[in-house]
Amino acid sequence: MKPHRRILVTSALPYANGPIHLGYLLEAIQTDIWVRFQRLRGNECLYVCADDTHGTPIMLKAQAEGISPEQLIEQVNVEHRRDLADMLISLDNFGSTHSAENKVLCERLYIALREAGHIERRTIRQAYDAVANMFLPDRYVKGTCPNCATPGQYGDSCEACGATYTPADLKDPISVVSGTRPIERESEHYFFRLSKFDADLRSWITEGAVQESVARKLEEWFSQGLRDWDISRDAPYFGFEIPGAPGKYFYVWFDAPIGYLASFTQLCERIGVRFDDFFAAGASTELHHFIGKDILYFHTLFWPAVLQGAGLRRPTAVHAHGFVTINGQKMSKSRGTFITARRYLDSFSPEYLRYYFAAKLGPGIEDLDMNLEEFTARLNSDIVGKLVNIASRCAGFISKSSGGKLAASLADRDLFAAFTARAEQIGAAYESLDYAGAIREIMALADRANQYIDQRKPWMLAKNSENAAEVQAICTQGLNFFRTLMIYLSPVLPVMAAKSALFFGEAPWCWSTAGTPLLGTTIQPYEALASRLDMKAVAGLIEPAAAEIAAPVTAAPRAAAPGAVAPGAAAPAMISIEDFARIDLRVAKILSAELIPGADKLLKLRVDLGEQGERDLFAGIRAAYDPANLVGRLTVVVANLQPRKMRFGTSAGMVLAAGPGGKDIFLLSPDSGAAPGMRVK
RNA sequence: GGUGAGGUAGCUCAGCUGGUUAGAGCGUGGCACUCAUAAUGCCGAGGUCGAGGGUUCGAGUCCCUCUCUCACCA
Repeated sequence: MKPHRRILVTSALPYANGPIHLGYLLEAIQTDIWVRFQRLRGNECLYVCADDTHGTPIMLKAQAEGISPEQLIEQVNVEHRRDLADMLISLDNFGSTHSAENKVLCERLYIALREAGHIERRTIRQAYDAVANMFLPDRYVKGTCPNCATPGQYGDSCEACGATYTPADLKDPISVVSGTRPIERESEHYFFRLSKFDADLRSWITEGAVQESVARKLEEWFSQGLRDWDISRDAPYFGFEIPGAPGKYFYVWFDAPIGYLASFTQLCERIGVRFDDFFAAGASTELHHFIGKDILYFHTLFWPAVLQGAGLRRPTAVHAHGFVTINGQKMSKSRGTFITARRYLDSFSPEYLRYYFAAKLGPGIEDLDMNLEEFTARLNSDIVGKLVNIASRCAGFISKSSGGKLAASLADRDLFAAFTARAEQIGAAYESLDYAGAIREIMALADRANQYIDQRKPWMLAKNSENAAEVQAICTQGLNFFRTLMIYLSPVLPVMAAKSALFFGEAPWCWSTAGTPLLGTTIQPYEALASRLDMKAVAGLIEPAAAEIAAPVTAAPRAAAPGAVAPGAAAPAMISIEDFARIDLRVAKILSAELIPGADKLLKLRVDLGEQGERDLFAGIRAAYDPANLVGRLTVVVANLQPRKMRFGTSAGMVLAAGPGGKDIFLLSPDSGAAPGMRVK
């Protein structure tokens, strides 16, 4: 018997600027299966999470929606809680980083770090938006790459050539908040002296706190030398003000992981657990963080160093996983594959997704592809065809010929023992996050159960009432196989497992229940535990989103939030890359251009869009261009603009041009080599 | 560009410290069965293990080079 473990587990904090989606669910499900497994084994396992609510993106999104950041994060919090609960994520507490508890803890940890000499003040130069009156994070400055001259790059690195730099290096920089050119300004910032923790972190990592492949990845960062970490941001910033530093706020990534502690504090108060049991230096309890591989840096370097520096314990382990792709591609709003938890839950059982993810999830950090056809086939085959089928084909005989009573002894003890003998291996697979391995083992047993029933053919024996005892024995054996398998699967399929326990007339199971067969008791009438998935319905997970794209883009309501930074009047609202992808820009060849009688600003153009064929559109460029000079040239048009009826006909698109109007208007042209129909992106 | 991960049957993946004819599930072809949600069982077809080179008695498994995919870069 293993000693009783006391474990605190977290999932990464979802950012409070959008809904829970399948990518985050992979993490929540991975964590929850592990948590439920630990509880099933009889360990004390507490599971907390919270919304990550601070930072510039939240501040600007709230402004764009005309509400306060507090209102925004409250709305999102309600949705997040509901989505996770409906996904059967067994959180003990779901809090928010914008909580009183978190404020207290941030200050406490910060002061502890300061007292210990881990904080240093430095003056830095940073891009500043003089119109919006705010310092700009690197991602909020765009401009032309100083290395390869690709325009439209973010302030930290170039997506075209991969160069990294600072916003000051950009050519022609603009603030994406106001659209104006940022200036440089000095500001005093607070740095956490991460570089002092190099040796401690290295030993922590070699002690098995992370997966091996992750450790290799971290080696890169160590070999480059750890840089100190800027943990402060200037006002205006949605977050907590730093004690003793008016106008300075904790960077969102400083207060986010502390949100784990804050959420845990709330749980401690509610159920009477001692915070120090889990966080005092040298605590004998376990602390496990589950995260996506994108935030490794924060959780494997900053976070353990901050904890240690503040005199607290370090995590036992940080478990990283890969991302979800849909049908082989990144989730994308424009492809309709950005599937939210809600969209999934509107049509399907949470357990199906839990099973599918579990069946494909290993301990590594590879991405997991969700193929919708495979999802359907896998669920129908494994759950309905194999697993549930065992109960379904045995229960009827027990009810009819034995009055619902199970036989008093097992027909085949050895085969049952073969099932229970796998418990250790399956448990080890769960423990090491090799859920796919666990599922493989379990399904192999399900095959053996079906084989057993097939060989004994109870349906043949049942034709003669003399064989009643034998039929009962076979089906008792079969149902016990099913029971064992459901116990093994209960971390993945908690509701089906609970229903199955009721079907057997038993109290909720624990892991060791599987070791003893259930005999001589009366079972309940069998009711279907799962129903088949329809491929068409599953495909619908994607199509509704695609339909949304076709709808006209409505501008986000914008209102000047009182007391907050008002973006400059000329500032377009921020859009995401997905929003941009909705606009189908195409290279077009102008086939003909003609004057329109009665229209003094318009020209009628016929353009060639390659595979999209030819179409007519009107352009308000008559004052600037002679039709004869336009024929044959290439330009760029918006190809998916809603057709617009005009007095002279219907315009099926829009030509891109810049300038105030009249004679000062300038058509865009692609460089030579572009062909009609090419997508501009 | 740097780094990491990955490239094994149509699909999704197992293959531990190198060792007999490379495995599973799904899909597919055939047969059987009809208790079970067109569920189940049996038999079969399908792979020069990304490419090339090397080490070895022997390599999917180790080393080198190349190539493709994905991710991360504070």
